[in-house]
Amino acid sequence: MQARSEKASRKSSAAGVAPLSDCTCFAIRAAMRNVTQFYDEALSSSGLRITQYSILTRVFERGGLTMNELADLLVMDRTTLTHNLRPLQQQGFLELAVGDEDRRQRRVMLTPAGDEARLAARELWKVAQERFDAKVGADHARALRSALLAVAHTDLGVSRD
Amino acid sequence: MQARSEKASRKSSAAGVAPLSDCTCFAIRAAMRNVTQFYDEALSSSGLRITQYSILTRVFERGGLTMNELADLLVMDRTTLTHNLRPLQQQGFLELAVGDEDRRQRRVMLTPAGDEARLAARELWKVAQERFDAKVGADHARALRSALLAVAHTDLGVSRD
DNA sequence: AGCGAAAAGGTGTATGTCCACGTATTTTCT
DNA sequence: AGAAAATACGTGGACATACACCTTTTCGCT
Repeated sequence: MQARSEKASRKSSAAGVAPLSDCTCFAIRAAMRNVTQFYDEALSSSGLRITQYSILTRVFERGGLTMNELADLLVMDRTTLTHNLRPLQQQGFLELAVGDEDRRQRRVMLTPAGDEARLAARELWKVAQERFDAKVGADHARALRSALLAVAHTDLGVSRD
Repeated sequence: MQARSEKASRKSSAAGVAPLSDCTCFAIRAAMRNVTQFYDEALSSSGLRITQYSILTRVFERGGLTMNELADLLVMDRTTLTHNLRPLQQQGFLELAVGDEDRRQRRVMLTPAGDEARLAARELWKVAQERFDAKVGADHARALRSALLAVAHTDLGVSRD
């Protein structure tokens, strides 16, 4: 029994109906799924997922940051970061140190083993990135990346903590 | 102890180093997190998440599809769809029917209760969408959506099943 | 008819994501 | 100093995502 509270006989893209393809959030999530699968598959032999590679790379670029600072840089919920750090800590890729001046803080440090994993994954990442650029066009990819980073840092009025 | 296998004293955006901000996958995931939080918060009083709203809307637009067909339309892994349907089934918003000709198939049907939930959420979705468009500019939002849908449907060589 | 390949779908596990809530520590105010 | 507020962070639960593996059913071929 298919419910029909709107006239489904006419195309749903008609004025006022708003098909799913109009939803920016659906579009970004669908694209995310496709792109993440591609990058994760490219990185698979390294044992790192793209999220983990992102975290290790950020910590390499800016080591010794607190959880809050790192989460902000990653545009990631603080508690999400806590969960995501667990497997990386268990593998010995990252370590947490209590802050010197403020003992509430946890400073995230990259270990030598973590840096090795990052370097190995970086080679695989490069291949994926180049292949993606070739698929969609390098210029378009750069423009898209720029637009996405802008959206990522746009304050949409989400109450964060 | 901060590992340093590259000269971190010079800017990591220098040639050959590839900072995290160059990663298209990180950019799309970061933007996804920000945008999803915004839409989910807007939909929260409806009891639906944006993923659930997307599924209900797709089933409304194209009812009676099989799992494979629906997963393809949603650019979602088949097994992810299976998991995502569970809470919607338990709430009585969707029903699965064994296929008439092929008993392996499951046809996904929207229930009247599911359509009610969809309609209620749609009003909240509209507000979020309009507010997003106002934030980033309607033209830019439309172009971004279009580009993201194209990326979502680009064959990047991911082996699906 | 019967057998092996292919297709449709579910389950289990691990990670990713975020909210509500709780704990420990620091800061602020009186 | 001491209480209250603010801050930094963790935990538990629910949904989101995808891979490896499994079962059921259908198809293709002899």
